[in-house]
Amino acid sequence: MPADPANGRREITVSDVAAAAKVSKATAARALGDYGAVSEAVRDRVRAAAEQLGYHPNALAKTMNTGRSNSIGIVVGDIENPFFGQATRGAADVAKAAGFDLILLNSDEEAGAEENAISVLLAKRVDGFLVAPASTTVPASLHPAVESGRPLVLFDRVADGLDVDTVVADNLAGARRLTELLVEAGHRRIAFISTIGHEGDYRLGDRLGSSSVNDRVTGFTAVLGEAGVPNPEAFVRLNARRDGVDAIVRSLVDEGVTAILASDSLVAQAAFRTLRDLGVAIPRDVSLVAFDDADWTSLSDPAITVMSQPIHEIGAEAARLLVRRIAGDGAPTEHLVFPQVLIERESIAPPPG
Amino acid sequence: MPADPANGRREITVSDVAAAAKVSKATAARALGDYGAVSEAVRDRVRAAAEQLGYHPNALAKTMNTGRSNSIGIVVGDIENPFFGQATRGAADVAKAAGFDLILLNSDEEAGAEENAISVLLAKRVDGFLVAPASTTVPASLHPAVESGRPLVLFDRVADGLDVDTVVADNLAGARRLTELLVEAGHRRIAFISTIGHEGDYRLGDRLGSSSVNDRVTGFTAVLGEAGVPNPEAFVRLNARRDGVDAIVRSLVDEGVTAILASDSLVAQAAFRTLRDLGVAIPRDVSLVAFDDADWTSLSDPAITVMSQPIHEIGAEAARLLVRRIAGDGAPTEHLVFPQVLIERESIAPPPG
DNA sequence: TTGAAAGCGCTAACAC
DNA sequence: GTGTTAGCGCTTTCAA
Repeated sequence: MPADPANGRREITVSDVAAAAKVSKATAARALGDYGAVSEAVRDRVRAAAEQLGYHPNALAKTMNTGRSNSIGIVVGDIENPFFGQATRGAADVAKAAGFDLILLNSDEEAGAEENAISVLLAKRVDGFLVAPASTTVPASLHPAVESGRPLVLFDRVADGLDVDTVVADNLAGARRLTELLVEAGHRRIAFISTIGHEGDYRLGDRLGSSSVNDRVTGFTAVLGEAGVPNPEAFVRLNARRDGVDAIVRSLVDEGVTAILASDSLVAQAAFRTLRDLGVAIPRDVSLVAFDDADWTSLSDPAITVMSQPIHEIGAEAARLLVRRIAGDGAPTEHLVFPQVLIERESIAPPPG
Repeated sequence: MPADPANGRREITVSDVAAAAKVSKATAARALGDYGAVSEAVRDRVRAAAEQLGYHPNALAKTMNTGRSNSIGIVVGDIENPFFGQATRGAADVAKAAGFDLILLNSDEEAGAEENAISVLLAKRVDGFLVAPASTTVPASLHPAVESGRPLVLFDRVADGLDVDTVVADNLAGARRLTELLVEAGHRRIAFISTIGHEGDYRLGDRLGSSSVNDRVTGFTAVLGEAGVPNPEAFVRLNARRDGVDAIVRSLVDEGVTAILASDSLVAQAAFRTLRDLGVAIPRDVSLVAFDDADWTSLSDPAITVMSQPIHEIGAEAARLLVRRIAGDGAPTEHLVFPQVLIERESIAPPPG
C-alpha cells in the first residue's frame, strides 16, 4: 500500500475519478489536467466527480512524465541573515508568479554543504537553481548543477570559470565610493573587515572566495593606494568569523586605526557594539561605514553611513532570469550588475587629533 | 522523451547502471538504495558503474513508491521578517538532520494565499506541514492539510478548534510583565499597537485573528484593568498595517499617551522612528517597550526594553515535533509553550509631569 | 472526442 | 543473494 503515509486512507487518483465519471482514465486525466481535447459535457462530469471524491492531483506523478517539477532550488548562506531573507523573498515572489515553488537550503557558506544541497535538489529534479555560491574561486560544488543541464543562476556573487548567468551589485564601485568618503574626510589608517576565510595575510591580487568581497577589497585597496597610503593590503582584516569581529576591532583600535569599513551589516553591527563597549566614540574617535542598509543602521546613535544594495531586486531578477532559462531562452549568458547607492548619515568625521 | 528538461540528454537510470554492471534492475536498485541484501562484490560493482555513468537517483520516483517525499512544507507570513527568518532556520536545521528538506511559501498573513500554499504542498506530497497560521480564529485554510492525514504542526500561534500540535511562546505572561513594568513606572495612559486586522474598535473579549496577538492584548488589558484604568480596551490600536504605525503614533501622542507597547519589533521600529521625527524623547516623554529582541533594539538610543522570545527554538521544536509525527508518533496532541524573557534596557521612565 | 496501452524511474513482493 | 514481475499516478502515443 504505497503512496500513502502512516494513516490508513488511500489518495484519490485519476482512476477513481474516471470510474466515478464513467470515462477512461485518459479522458479523466485530460479533463483534470486541462490538456488534449475533451467535450464540455464530459469535462464537467469529470470535474464534478473529482470535486465530489476530493481528488488532489499528485504533482510528483506528473513530474515523472513531463520531467518538469515546477520547483526551483535556492541555496543561500543562511536564511536567518537579513540579506538572504530579502533576496529569497524577491525570488519567491517572482517564482510563485511563474508557477514555481522554492526548495530552500542553507549552505552556511561551506562548499561541502553546498554540494550536498545541490545533490538533494538534483534528486528532487528541480527545474533550476538559484545559488549564492559559497566559493566563487573553486566552484566545484556547482558542477553537478551545471552538468545536469538544468539552468543555474548565481546571485550576489559570480564564479570564476563558470559560464552561467549572474546577478550581483556593483561592489567595486560601492567600495571605492565608501573608501573615498573616508579618505576625503582625512583618514589614512582605514581598516576593512570581512568574515570571509583566507589563508594567511591578505596580499594584493589574492583572489578571495567570494567575488563580492573580493571586489570590495579591490576597490578599497585601490582607493587607498591612489591616496598614497603605503601597503593598503595591511589594512585588510579577513577571517572575522574565525577570529571574531570583537577581537579584530580591539586590536585595530590599539593600532590607531581611525576608520573602519565593514563588509556587511552583521560585521558592522558587531564592530559598533565593540566600539561602544570600548568607549570609543563614533565618529569622533573612529569613523564607521558599511555595506547594506540594515534597519539598525538608521536607528543607531550615530546613524551609520552605508552603501545600500537592491537586495530584494537582486533576488527577483535572478529568479526572472532563471524562469526565462527554464522556459528555454537560449540567449547568451547574462551578467547583471545593479548599482549600489550611498546613504550618507553621521558616522564619518575627520580623524581625531 | 519525458523525464528530461529542454536539453537533449537523458538521465541515467537504475536500468542503465544495472546493464552496465550486468545485474538485474532490482539488484542494482538494492545496491544503490542501500536496502535489501546484496553481496559486497556486486554492491561495489554496481556502485562503480553508477559512479562511472554519473548516476543521480530520482527522488521523485522513489517517492512514488514509498509515499514519502522527505520534504516538509513550511508556510510563513513573510520570510523577509526576521522573526520568520529565525524560525525557519531553526526548523531547517532540525529538518535537515532528520533527512528532510523545506519547501517554503509566504502567506503574507492572508488566508487565501495560505490555502493556496497548502494545496501546492499537498500536490507535492510533502510529508508534513509547518505553519504559522494567518488566521487562528478561522483556520479553514488548514483543513485540507489536516484532512490529508499528513501531520501538521502550528508555530507561533494556536488555532481554535483544531486538534493539532502547537509550539508557541507565553505571550500572555509576557504581555502582562511588560505592562506591569509600565504601570509600576507610573503610567496609566498606555497604548498597545499591532498590525493585525480587526473590524471596528477593539472590545474586551473580541477574538483576534492571531492567537499570539490575542494573548498579548488580553494580558495588556488585564493588567491595565487590575491597575484601575477604566476602559483599557480603548488603548488597543489594531489595523496598523492598514492605517500606518506612523499615523497611529502621531494621534497617540496628541491624545497624551505616555507609553507604548509594540506588539512586534517591526511596529516598534516604526514607532521609534515616528517618535524621533516628532521630537518626542524616549523615555522622557514617552516610554516604549516591545516584543522580540531584534538587533536594533540594543543598538538604538535609547536601547529598548523588550520581551524576548526563543524564536529559533520555537522553529526547531516545531520541526522536531513534526518529524516525530511523520515517523508515526501517535502520542496525544502537544501544546508547547516557551517562556519569554524580559530584557530591561533604557526605554522606560516615569510619565512626564 | 475518446479509449487502450505503454512507460516515466523506482520499490516491493515473491520466487528461485 | 539475485532475478522477475507488478505496480505508484500520471501523461502520451496510437487507434478507433
